[in-house]
Amino acid sequence: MARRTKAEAAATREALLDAAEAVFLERGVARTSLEQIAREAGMTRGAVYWHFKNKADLFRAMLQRVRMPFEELVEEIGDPELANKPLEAIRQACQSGFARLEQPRYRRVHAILIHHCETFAEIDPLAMQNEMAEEACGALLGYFTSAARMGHLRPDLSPEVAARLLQAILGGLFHDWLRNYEQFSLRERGTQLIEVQLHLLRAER
Amino acid sequence: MARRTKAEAAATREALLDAAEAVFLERGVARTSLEQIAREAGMTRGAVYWHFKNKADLFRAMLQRVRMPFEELVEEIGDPELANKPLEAIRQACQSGFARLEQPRYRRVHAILIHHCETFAEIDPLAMQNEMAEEACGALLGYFTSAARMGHLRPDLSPEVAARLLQAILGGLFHDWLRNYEQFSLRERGTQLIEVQLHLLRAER
DNA sequence: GGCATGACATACATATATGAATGTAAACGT
DNA sequence: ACGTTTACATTCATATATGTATGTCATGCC
Repeated sequence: MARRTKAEAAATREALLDAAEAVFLERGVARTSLEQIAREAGMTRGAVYWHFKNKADLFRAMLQRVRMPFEELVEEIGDPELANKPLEAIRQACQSGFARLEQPRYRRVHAILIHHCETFAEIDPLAMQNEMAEEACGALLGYFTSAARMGHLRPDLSPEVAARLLQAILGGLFHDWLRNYEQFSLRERGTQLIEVQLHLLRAER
Repeated sequence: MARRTKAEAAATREALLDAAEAVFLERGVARTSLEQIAREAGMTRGAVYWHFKNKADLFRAMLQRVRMPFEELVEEIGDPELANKPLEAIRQACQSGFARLEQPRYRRVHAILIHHCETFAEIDPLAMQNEMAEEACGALLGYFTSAARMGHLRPDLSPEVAARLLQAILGGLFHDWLRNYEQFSLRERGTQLIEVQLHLLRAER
């Protein structure tokens, strides 16, 4: 049809990204054409190519709506007491992460990135997953190291092993939940598992 | 060229499956054409369509070379003493699993299934992953239940939570390792993590 | 109020994969 | 020894996605 106002154009851009999320999640990234995305949004491919350079560019824009660095989760809590309670900091950061991932947009995009997207164009989802894993493991290692210094960690455990264990648990839990999020509540099961594991890792006094 | 003997034909079939493994792993399933697979094996698409109905059929055949039911791992060990040492049974089963996954063929195919393959045709890798996860979790739950009955499990832990924790650890570890298997040895890190975790879960006496 | 530009829709040209059809020479049964 | 079938290679027809080029009309600015 005809030209839209600036606000309307921004809205169609968002609509295209919403549509991409929906179709990518349903059919996988590789099998969805830009036309399918456009039609889902009530547009044509012309709109897609106007707002985005190509599929990879659209994909990146979709990801950028849900950036979630791990440290940010802890800063968000902002409790100054947490500096000397590293295990509690971990617990609360995980809680925040669960809550955020349960928001539909975060859940959808992460499910796409992890389960519905192969490498294509210059997009490498495995490299992104590696980055996220490295970052998470590094942060956990930091907390467990100070926990060990403060004597909060079981003395027969190294911070490295504790961090790897917890990171593996988180990763496994995420993958399982993102595969079929209806089967259980991430917040409930995640909270339970993290609490138990932290209890097991804690020094008894 | 010309017709091959039965043995040669079987060999080309295997060569095609080998080629599929290599190219799928390198480029992802969606981006690889049957021609690329054929060329990698030194054949043409004619050979592929002779041995397999289509891409999905080829893919299934590739999977069938690495079937690995979880219970089988325990039976393979075949130690009758393990009936009354369920935690030890878990440990050894995990060990066997690690060793098997480190075989190149198992590693490649599982990496493809988990990280390099979206849903396509009638192939649903997520459903397969779900099956495997369910099976593993069920088996673990059985062992932990008998461990609890025998008093080998910490009394403040339910078998369900113990099983879920261990399954999450295994899942997270597999995903991490399959993403980049050069970075660490599955057998080494896996053995370490499982041993530590089982130690944490064990009842102290 | 005229005009350039923005925000798309439409049309086209190209590339690539698939599946089927056909060709072929050697192996195998008889 | 001969015809049939096997194990492919080659060719062709079709479908589908992509990127670009062009058309169109209203909006926003001067």
